[in-house]
Amino acid sequence: MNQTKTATRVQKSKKPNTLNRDNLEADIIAKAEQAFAEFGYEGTSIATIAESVALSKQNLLYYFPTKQILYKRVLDDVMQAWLGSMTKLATENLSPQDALTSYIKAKLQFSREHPWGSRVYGMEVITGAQFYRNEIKEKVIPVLRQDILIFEKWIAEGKIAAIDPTHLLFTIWAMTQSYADFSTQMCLVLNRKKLSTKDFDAAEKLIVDMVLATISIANQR
Amino acid sequence: MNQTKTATRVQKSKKPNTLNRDNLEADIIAKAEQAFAEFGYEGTSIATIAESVALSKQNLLYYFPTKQILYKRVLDDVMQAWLGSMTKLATENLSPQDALTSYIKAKLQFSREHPWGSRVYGMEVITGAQFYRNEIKEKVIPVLRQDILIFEKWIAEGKIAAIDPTHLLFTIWAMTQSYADFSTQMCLVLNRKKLSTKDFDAAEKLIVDMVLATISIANQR
DNA sequence: GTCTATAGCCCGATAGAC
DNA sequence: GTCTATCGGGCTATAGAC
Repeated sequence: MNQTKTATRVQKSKKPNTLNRDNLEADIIAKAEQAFAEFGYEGTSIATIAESVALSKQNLLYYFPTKQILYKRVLDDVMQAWLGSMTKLATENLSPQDALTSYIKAKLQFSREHPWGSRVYGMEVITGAQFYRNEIKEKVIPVLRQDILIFEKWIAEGKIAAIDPTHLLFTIWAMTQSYADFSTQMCLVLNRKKLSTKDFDAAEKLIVDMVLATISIANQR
Repeated sequence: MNQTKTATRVQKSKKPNTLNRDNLEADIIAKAEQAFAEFGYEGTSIATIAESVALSKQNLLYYFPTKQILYKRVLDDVMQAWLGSMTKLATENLSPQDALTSYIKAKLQFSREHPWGSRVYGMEVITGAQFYRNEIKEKVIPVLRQDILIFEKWIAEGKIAAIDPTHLLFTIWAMTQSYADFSTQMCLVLNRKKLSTKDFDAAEKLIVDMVLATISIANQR
């Protein structure tokens, strides 16, 4: 008890430790992520971000020396979280059906749990990836190409229909991504403020159905 | 001959006429559309747009009194072009298969022919439709709701499988829209500068295949 | 690490002559 | 309709005291 109190006092006098700084940086990044998603890069001022974490803008610039560096960190974190959440299509000995089902689940769950980050990434791509192009080239594209190779392997093995593997991946990406990027429009159609668990469940069921129906050999034209 | 020359001289001295002004405004809107798509609303300065149509920024403000008014006109034109290009799902006595095929074709063609406009609209939605929300509510949402009703009618008549009509529309929108919004990423995967006719043909074939396989009653889970 | 102060720039928009 | 000139404000970033 006393020890705890002392420890607290010591921590207090010793100024913020590493953990506190990490937490603060994580907080800044989270708030920046939301701001960039809502107003775009140029539409967001570092003063606004600083205010949302109760810092002065000069103080924010102590932690992130420039706005671009902060923006890059936001995108880095989004990409890392995305790469971490996506299971490889081919890691285990799953059937194409099971592998694709869990792939779609994971990607859709990411849209649900990281809507701001998904949108920041989406806006970066829409505007031509002028800032983050190299990182996308080096870290995202190879993963997508790998996934396409899996599709081709499955086709060669006769496990799925001979659909266009590249565009199949594009459509899966598009459908799952849109549940973050276009949720505003979806909410207007559905007349609700936020997409619910039920909406995501319905989306998952349909997207899985669509993809499985597409790769089903019986359905080939 | 002489008459033509005279007419030309007269036009020159009489200063720009209505037609010229219309053409100039259309030019401004086209350049603004591209700029907003590439840099976002806040990332685009009216000086940049003015320069691209060889006007001073003060002169541009003579034609469009504020930046917001110009932005709205860009979105108005995009929406009008989109509404004009989309055939109603139920206008003629088409089968669900034929109606959906031409629907997908039209939407995809719009992504191809109006990539900048599609992206401006996409960014507006991603950022929460903070500016254009009312117009989307009044002009886009009713159309989407109508389309969903058609799906429901087809289901009730047993013409298509009992899939979730709302989310089917969302996925069609997502897939077709992404060929404008995410073309940068697609080009990086495909290792080319621009999506080609072949790419759009492959996309169209796959998306049509996916949707037709999905609504096929034989495939129902 | 946090503060005050400010440099230096770009922006949207306006005023008024021609 | 087009020009010059400019206002007023917001922005990123830096300098330097504490």
